[in-house]
Amino acid sequence: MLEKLIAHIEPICSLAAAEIDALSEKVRLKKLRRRQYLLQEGDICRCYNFVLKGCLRMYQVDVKGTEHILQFAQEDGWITDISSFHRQLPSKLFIDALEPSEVLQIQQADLIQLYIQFPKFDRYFRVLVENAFVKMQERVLQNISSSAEARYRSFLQEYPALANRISQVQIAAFIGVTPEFLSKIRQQLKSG
Amino acid sequence: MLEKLIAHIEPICSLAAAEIDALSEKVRLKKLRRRQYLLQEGDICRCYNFVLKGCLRMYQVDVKGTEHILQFAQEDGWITDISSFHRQLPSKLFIDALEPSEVLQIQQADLIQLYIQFPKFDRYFRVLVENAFVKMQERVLQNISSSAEARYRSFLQEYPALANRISQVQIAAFIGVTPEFLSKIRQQLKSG
DNA sequence: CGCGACGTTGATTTGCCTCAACGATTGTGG
DNA sequence: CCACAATCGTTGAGGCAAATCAACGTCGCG
Repeated sequence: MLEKLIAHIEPICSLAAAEIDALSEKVRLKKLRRRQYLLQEGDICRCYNFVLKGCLRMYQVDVKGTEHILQFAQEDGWITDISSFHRQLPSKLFIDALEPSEVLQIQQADLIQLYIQFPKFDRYFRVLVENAFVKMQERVLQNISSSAEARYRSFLQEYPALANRISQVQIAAFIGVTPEFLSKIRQQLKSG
Repeated sequence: MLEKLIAHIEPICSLAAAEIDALSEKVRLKKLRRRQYLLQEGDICRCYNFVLKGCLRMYQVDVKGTEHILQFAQEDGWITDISSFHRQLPSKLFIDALEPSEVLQIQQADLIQLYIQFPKFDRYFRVLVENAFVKMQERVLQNISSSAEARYRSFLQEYPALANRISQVQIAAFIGVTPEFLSKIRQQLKSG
């Protein structure tokens, strides 16, 4: 199970045996059933989570009870509330599983130790966050410049596999429209 | 002029003399007049830029010619198209100065060398990007869940100094509304 | 089997955009 | 230093995109 993680790190920066050993000691498997929480609002986010199997989402719930999805994570993806994790403060977000899932967890204190012992992990997570940051920037641009239809289409293009895997309610909560309106968009796209 | 940069790095991870020396060798001052470009669409972004003085913005121009602002940078802020910088591919963004400004630049090749020689710079930029990432996440949430008025108010709260420094056109292009509508929002807030 | 999520459709409302016009401010070249 | 242009901020009329609310058939799950 560790192999998947190693295989994911390797192309970004290759690891020495000692680094792999250290990592394998810190990592722990967690299985989740559908709808199980990994984090709830008010909790302190204590782990980085690497998805081995399944699909998860991170979202906020507004005063009206509507969910707004910040991120999905599938196989080989990371999911964590970085803000809560680093400052060890209560989170405003939820993370839960959309399918039965398995994740590898690293505790906060363990990750800091890894950073100190092996700077290569600084490197790895720097690159990781940089890539995630770029995607988040693109999403901001989309949101402030494009129509709902354009956002939906670029979601399909960017995450075709994901789109077949999750419900339209989830997609709507990600691109920032109501499910009803997303339905109307889809209908338009068919006829157009 | 290097002192400002050092002073900014120090609280995140303190530098040894050798690291400061290495950094000071790589860094170069650039002065910009108002409206001068640091990056134009199609250019490859070759530098990380640290703002010593002034105010800059990074933005995209859509097919209609409308500008959509991804980021402002003031004193002690970094501004760069990370995507173009890291892959050394043409950028889709512009960076220019809203005021006469001064920035410290680090070339791509130099930064990579710094990373290799001194892993502490991996650490520093990891933390930097993590913080920027969290802010970008918050902005995505705002965009998919809040009204224009709410976004404007939280802009004022988050960047009060900036709000007095730049025109409303710029603020509108940042929060994702037309300048006309922003004007109407302001009017509402006064009377309300 | 029955309940709750899902996806769809329609009627109505509303938030925001578009376009156009105007005075006030800024800045720029002669 | 002045005159003119350009940008800025505002206001109003009208239009469109997307939200809201309600109703309905379908499906998977307990």
